[in-house]
Amino acid sequence: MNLSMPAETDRSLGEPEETLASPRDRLLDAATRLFCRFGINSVGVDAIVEAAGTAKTTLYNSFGSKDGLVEAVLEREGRAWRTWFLAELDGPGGTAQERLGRIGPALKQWFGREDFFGCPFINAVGEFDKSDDRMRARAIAHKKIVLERLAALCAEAQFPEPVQTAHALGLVIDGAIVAALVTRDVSAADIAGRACQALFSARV
Amino acid sequence: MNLSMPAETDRSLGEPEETLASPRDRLLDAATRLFCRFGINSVGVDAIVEAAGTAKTTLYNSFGSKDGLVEAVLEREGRAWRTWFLAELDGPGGTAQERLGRIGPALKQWFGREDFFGCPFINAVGEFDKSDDRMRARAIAHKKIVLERLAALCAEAQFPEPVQTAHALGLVIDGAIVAALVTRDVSAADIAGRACQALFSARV
DNA sequence: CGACGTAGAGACAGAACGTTCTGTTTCCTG
DNA sequence: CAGGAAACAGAACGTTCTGTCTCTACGTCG
Repeated sequence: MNLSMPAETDRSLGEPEETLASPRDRLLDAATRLFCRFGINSVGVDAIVEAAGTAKTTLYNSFGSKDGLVEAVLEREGRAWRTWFLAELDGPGGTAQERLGRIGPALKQWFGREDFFGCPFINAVGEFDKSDDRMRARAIAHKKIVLERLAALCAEAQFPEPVQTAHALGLVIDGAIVAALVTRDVSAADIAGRACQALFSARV
Repeated sequence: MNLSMPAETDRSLGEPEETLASPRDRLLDAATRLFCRFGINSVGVDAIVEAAGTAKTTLYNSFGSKDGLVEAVLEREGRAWRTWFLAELDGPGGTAQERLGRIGPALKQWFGREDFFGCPFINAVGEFDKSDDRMRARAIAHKKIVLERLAALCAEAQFPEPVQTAHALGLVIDGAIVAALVTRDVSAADIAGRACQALFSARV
């Protein structure tokens, strides 16, 4: 929910997931919604199966454990967000710098959604053991894909240090996500957009 | 532990807190260490009292509840971090822009610590109900103090839009904290330092 | 029709949770 | 020495947690 931008049949508030989708998908949808809003550790499997309208047996048959469900949720949600975000940059076409200039507007659109609750990967890393590498590895894999696309665009825009600039853009994006999560102020995206422009003109 | 930079009598690894400090302080120290590393919801009161070497009665007499302890930990840790961070900027003196230029080095020093586990406020907001305002309010209060000092420095440096620039710096700082937490790569601080310079020269 | 696989409903076990409780020990002060 | 507050120790409360189990219902396909 949090990240899957495309339409997503805004049923939202009806408690039991529509039984049109498969039980597995209903579990994924319900778990995504609850995890993102309340935090992974604050949501029990009973709440998930109730929201999904499935039996507990189905959850454990489909995902093996709560941790398996968490992994599946992050996997699917990460892919959905990356697809959406990169399409927002590239979709309308234009030069590489024009595409990079759409970072701010894309974030603004995301932050304005009712079901925006920050980046699930950042939140997940924060609420688990920081010395455990698994959650961190998932977050790194997610961000790596985005950073690589940003670096390619920076190179195409002929910035002198495309990788460095891409990392700086990543900092601004993550900072904006955190600021928007904490303050619920959509204008964090505007600040981020201006910061991106500053990075472009400074050609860091 | 996480945030309190000044010396802090590096006992660290001895399990039961030295009995030199008061039971209340031992509880605060132990809770801070455990919360920052494992996440608030992943740490039970039994683990806290065991690490603090106190009785459970003492915890509830001193803080009323686990939530009261959480609040006290964030309060103390936030103040300690702000004191340290702002002293890192202002301590050595120099012009306003020179002070702002110490953001990157200060972050680098922090990120390099063994007990760096990200910003407790960001982590806390991420792992609790995002529709609950209490935790967000605590984080906002913390960041407000830092942002106001940054804005004052930006004004002193005669940047045309000091408040906007301060917010942009805040984004970069938070982004660097998240990146360092996820990747365990101290160089996020270098990227942040360069991004700050870009903001200065672009005079956003 | 009968067999099989999927899924719902919910009881159940064992552990951990936050919290309260009853004691006992320690130590300061009058 | 007596008295009392503070802290320790740990049992016990009810709830919630993850995960397993049994039983029933409903499809499809041979």
